[in-house]
Amino acid sequence: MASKLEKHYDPKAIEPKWYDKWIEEDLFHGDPAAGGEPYCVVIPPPNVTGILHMGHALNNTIQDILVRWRRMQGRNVVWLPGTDHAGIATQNVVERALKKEGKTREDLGRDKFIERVWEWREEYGNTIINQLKKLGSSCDWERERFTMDAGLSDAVAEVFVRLYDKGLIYRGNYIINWCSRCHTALSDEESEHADMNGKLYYIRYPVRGDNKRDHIVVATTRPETLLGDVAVAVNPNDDRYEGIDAAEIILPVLDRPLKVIRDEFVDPEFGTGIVKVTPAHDPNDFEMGNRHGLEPINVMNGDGTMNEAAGPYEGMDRFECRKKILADLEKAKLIEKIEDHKNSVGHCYRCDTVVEPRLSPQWFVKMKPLAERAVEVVKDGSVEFVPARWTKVYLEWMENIRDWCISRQIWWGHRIPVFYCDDCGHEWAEKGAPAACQKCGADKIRQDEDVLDTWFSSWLWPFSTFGWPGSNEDLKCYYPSHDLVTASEIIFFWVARMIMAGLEFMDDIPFSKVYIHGTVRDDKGLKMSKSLGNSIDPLDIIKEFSADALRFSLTMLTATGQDVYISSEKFEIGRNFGTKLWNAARFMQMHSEGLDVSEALSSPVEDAALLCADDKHILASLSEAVADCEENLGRYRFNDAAHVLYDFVWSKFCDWYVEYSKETLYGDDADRKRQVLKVMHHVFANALKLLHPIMPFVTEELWHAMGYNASDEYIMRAQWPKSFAPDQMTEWGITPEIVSYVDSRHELVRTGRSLKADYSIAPSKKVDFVIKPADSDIAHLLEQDQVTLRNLLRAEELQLDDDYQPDKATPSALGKLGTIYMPIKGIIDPSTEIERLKEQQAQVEKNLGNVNGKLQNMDFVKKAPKHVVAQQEDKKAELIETRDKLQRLIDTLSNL
RNA sequence: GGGCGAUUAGCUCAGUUGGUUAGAGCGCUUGCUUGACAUGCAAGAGGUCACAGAUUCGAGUUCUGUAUCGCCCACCA
Repeated sequence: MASKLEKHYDPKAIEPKWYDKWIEEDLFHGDPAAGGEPYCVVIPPPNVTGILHMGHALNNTIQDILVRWRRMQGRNVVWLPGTDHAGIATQNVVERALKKEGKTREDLGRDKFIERVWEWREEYGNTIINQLKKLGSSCDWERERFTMDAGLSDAVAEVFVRLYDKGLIYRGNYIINWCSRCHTALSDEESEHADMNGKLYYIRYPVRGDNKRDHIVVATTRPETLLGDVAVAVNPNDDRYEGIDAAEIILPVLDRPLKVIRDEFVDPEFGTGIVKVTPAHDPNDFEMGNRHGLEPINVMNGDGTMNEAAGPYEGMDRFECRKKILADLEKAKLIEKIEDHKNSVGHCYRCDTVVEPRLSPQWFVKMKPLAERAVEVVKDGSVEFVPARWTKVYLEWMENIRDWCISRQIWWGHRIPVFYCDDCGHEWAEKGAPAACQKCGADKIRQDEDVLDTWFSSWLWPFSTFGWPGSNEDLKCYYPSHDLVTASEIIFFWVARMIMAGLEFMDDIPFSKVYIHGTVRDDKGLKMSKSLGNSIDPLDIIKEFSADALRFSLTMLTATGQDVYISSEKFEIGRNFGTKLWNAARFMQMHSEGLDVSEALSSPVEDAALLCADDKHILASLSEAVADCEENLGRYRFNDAAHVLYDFVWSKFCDWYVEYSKETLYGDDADRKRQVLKVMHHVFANALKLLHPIMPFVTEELWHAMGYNASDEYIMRAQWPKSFAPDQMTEWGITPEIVSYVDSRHELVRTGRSLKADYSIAPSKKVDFVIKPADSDIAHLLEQDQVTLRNLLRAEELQLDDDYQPDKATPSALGKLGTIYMPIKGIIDPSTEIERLKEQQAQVEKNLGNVNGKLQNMDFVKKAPKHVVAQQEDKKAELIETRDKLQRLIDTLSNL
């Protein structure tokens, strides 16, 4: 034994120790030169500003399970970690810090501000990385990347220039989503829609030159935008407004004349059938404006205040302006009515401010040409989503993809590599820092002020992190990667774009499988978030329980792709399981003095003749658990894998085999003792291996404490178990018959125990049992196992008797192996007993009725497979036997 | 408005290609200081598988519809 286990399992001491050791021994690092089939996972880079939440914990646990499993299978593994510079989020954090000093970023100026952000990153940027380490993530830290690294920035510029030169990046004046707090444009994906209880205001616009009406009514949810109205629109087929086309509409408050246009977009059914047209502040109106040659009027500043075009409202905040304008309209009696109105309003995904549609010059990527191949590779199965239902979501988005707004009016990020010559007006994209105009050679050039969307660097992650655009061994070996593990929220933001970028720049898919796991929610079903205050901090769980407990519980609770509901007591499953493992190990240590465990690792069998039925049974169970675990991992059914292992270790190994082993281990047959210990260690060592991907720390600790490190120094580099070969099983005499016999014997023991419990006899109280075997073969087997049975049943005497005649009040129960009797010699009151038996009998009668019904159904008998019919017949025979026995017992008792 | 998911024990959830008696954890009841473990052991109670139809010899599982809850997408002011 390597070291004696403490009675108390203390994960806090164990977990950091092994993590450091693994790092020290360089066990997480992958090297192309090492050979072997590559297996690569790239981490979804968390924001540098991030702190670990349950979503990360789940995401990284799953990745670590895959990665540790593949490593043990001998694959050449790299799990590439890193962080995202998170443009807006990080800039916000640093600006908030500045605010405390009473400064703004403008006070510092661009260069100084960026310097400050870098300083911030140096100081706090590693928080989440360190937290990932606490979780046990076996990332290849030597390859850690940051999306603003020199290398990645180079890749970003390279990609921009290539797309620009190809005509796939363009600049244009369009309506984009504008966050007036972050002061920047957002992509469509960054504007999160939320249903709001708003109002629909019906406003009267005076009409001149129309003898049919003196005003019209338009409906709007954003009255302040009327200041930017340039027209009103009516559906071409709406004849209610005949004669209006030539009329002059007067914009209230500003008294500006408005045109009347006819446009298909207008839905005559909605509101009054007349729409105000505000091209600078609404995407539909913008389109309509373009169709009808209307000049947009922008009435807002970037910070959400009204500009000089807003006339008397200049300088007001947009919401303040709304109030004021409503009051003014009210005064002028221009409000016809106000209705409650539900609509969905975009919010900034970083600060939750209401997004303002705004007309402004921005950079865009043409997505359609990129999307084509990305659709194909998913359709032809080269890239596969797990669960498959996400395929549809992906394709739906891809087939309706819109251009991507990539420019941001912030400072923290990759500056757009476009240059303008003030002399000749030339515009070009170029990597690096040119000193003069590419065309005319003048040195009066300037770079575009904007930076790129954060996701413009993320979409290159699977190859930029391996040194692209350069070519090297790493890139050759580890691209494409294999599994991408992420949440559904970023399929559009990230997954889809990575597929497009991979195909465009590497001419190959970035990964072959996309595993989409669920969202972590609290026990009320709300998404866990800091702002809601409902989050359970994974680090608190690690402190209270352990990282292993956290990982195991999360794995156990996460059915494929389903959302996970968490409350802190759920982590007790993992904690208790860890303790169970620990104590099983301690038990084995107590009995393994002087044993060479490394022998047990290579083979569980010393002498096949020494193997008893239970030894064979547990070996067969191990073999089955190995196969099941492997299959479930391969199908991304992590909860099933965890479940298989939990059941194997707890029920099969601890509850049955360890209990069974006591008769040998506390006995004095040295040969048997050695054999049983060999089986135990073999089974336990393999169970530890199977559990290692899920619970890396405690398995490594026990691996060493048990001395298994004599064969493989670290469990994390040990060879993944294989099921026993059929020949091997035959050689050891492990047959389906033996396995099923032991299963039935467990049933018999349970039955015997429940007899005791039924009569409120303490489990530890020794009573006599008599077993009447079903046939002579079974009698023979039971005879060999008499001692075992006596121990497991805690029986005083255990008699096997072919034609036992139960005395008056002997309770009995039927099992596959025969009938078990517990002579109780008058302890029981016959009348209560009769009543109980009659209830049982009624149940049996009912079941018998069901079975008979089935068997009398000729359709069933003819069409169902033979084995199914046979099962029903067996069942019937069994029931009849039970019924008769119950009757006999009742008769005996009645005769008392 | 479109799409997706969920509905199974008191609670939280599994349940694969239809096939013996629908499972687990927690909670509950009863009994246990049984020489690894009370973070434990043993035995138990508890289910009209949301509802209505259809297919089938047979449906928790397949199909259609309904209801409720949740999520995602969407430019009706």
